[in-house]
Amino acid sequence: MAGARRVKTPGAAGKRALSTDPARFEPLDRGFYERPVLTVARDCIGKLLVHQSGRTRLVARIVEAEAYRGPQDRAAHSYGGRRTKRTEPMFGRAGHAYVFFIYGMHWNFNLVTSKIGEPHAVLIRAVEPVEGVELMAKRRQVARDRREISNGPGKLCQALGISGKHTGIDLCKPPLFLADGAKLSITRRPRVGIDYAEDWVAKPWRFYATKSEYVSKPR
DNA sequence: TGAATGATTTACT
DNA sequence: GTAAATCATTCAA
Repeated sequence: MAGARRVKTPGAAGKRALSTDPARFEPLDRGFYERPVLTVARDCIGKLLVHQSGRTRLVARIVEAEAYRGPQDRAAHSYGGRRTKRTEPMFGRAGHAYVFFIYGMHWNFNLVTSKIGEPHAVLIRAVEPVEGVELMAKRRQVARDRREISNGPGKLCQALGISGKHTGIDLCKPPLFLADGAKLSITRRPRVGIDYAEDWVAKPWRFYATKSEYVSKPR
């Protein structure tokens, strides 16, 4: 697994180290997020999303992401500079999470990018399970070898246990962060599910791993 | 206070 | 292919 650094586990912590694998993943630093949103969206593909809760660790490879560039972007929640309690994290510092609830039943997970005051974010739309598949399958109520476990923005949140309590948290440290991963072949296409956004619909701001079986299917 | 709606998923025809 | 599920957030009044 390229980039997932293996470091020596500190003595005392070694005993209660994460059960499945002693390898540790280092959070990407804030500089990764403090770049233009399209660049971050593209560079997310192949990175690892790590969620530690208690002594359980879930790891998944990001294979699909979309850029949302408010306030100009009609498809973005921050369109027109709309700054509310919900969208507040997007106006803050890069490297934090923006998690929102949609359609009465699903959570969606975003990375805040760019500069403070620029409400730009990257929606993570699909991941491939890397570690902790059993728990993900249990949460999703599907077999562990089915791509339906995480091939959609709402599905991956359910699988990884991401919800509203994570909105606004810092992604540059545990329990939730990105780590380096493999470099994958990337395809660029228009975004999904934003038909109302007029001429912004056609912008090719969706990036995905060309070969991945876990990329979501447009409606 | 109330009504409209959505960066989705699922089940059903 | 179409539609239902289901509710926080938002905006109008």
